[in-house]
Amino acid sequence: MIFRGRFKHNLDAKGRLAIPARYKETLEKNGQDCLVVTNHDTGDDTCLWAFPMDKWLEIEEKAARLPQFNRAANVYIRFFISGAVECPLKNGRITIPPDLRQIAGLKKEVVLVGSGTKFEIWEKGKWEKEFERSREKFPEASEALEEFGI
Amino acid sequence: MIFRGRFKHNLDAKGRLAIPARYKETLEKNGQDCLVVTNHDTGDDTCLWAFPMDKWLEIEEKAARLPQFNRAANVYIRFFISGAVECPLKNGRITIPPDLRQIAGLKKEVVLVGSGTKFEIWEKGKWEKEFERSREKFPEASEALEEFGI
DNA sequence: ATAATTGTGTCACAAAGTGTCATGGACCAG
DNA sequence: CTGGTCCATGACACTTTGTGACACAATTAT
Repeated sequence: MIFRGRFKHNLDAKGRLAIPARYKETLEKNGQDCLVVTNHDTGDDTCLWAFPMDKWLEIEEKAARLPQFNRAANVYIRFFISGAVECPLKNGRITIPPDLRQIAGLKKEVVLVGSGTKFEIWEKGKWEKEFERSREKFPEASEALEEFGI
Repeated sequence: MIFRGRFKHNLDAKGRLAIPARYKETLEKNGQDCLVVTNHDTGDDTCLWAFPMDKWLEIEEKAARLPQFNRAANVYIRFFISGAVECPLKNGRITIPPDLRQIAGLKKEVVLVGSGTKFEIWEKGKWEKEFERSREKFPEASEALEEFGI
């Protein structure tokens, strides 16, 4: 189950987000009708990550097995895992809760960025900057991935 | 499966691109009826890369095996992998989505450049400049390939 | 209880994407 | 040079999809 491509959409007045037809297709094929959305930080900026429910459950299971008093684990859980909200698809849209909207700075214009089994949700302006940063870092980064056979 | 030669085509009003007959032949021979298009940056300018679906899946599989929170991996994924869009061939054409058109600066006149298992899509003006740059760098670059047996 | 605020379901419109066809130009063979 | 074929491209009709609007339900405050 793969999400591909980038799409520019608008939040409506109530903070609802239309899911691109191509993503919906991917979800339907896999019998998923619920996304899990949480916050993510790239080091430069904050966006949201959206997973189909089944993928998210795998992440949660792994998190549950982390050592109880490991500091890194607790940071990870507090920031990433605890942000997760179920967002059921209704009429092809999901509602992004206010606190996630605020954390990611979402206003109206939003970019959805497919990346494998999940997709990212960016405020348009932030995405443009992040894209530029990625473009610049790309040559170096892709070389650094040699060890993974890329 | 090899794409050869350069072709100058026009996008139509809806952003559709006719695939050269020779490329179509190559695709048909290999039972491919879907291209995957994404953005690429040469360091000097941006163009698009188009892969037959089967080749793209190989790239995607490798990307899927990258660690979820590795920064270089995320740069690679955000810039290169996330741009990828399935473009099924319909009546010998593909539709290039708006955001890719914008990133590569495609207006109407476009050049398709065969390069092995993929081909590049350039805005005509950008291609002409890139071609000049390549011409200039060619003597030196080709010498540097000695280690690869060229 | 009533009002105010927030969230949800439904509909309809505009814009974007897609299928089909016709034309005209390029190319090739005789 | 001529006739025929193939192919890129423009045009048009039709479908899909994102988005705004509105009405209703749920929740909270007054």
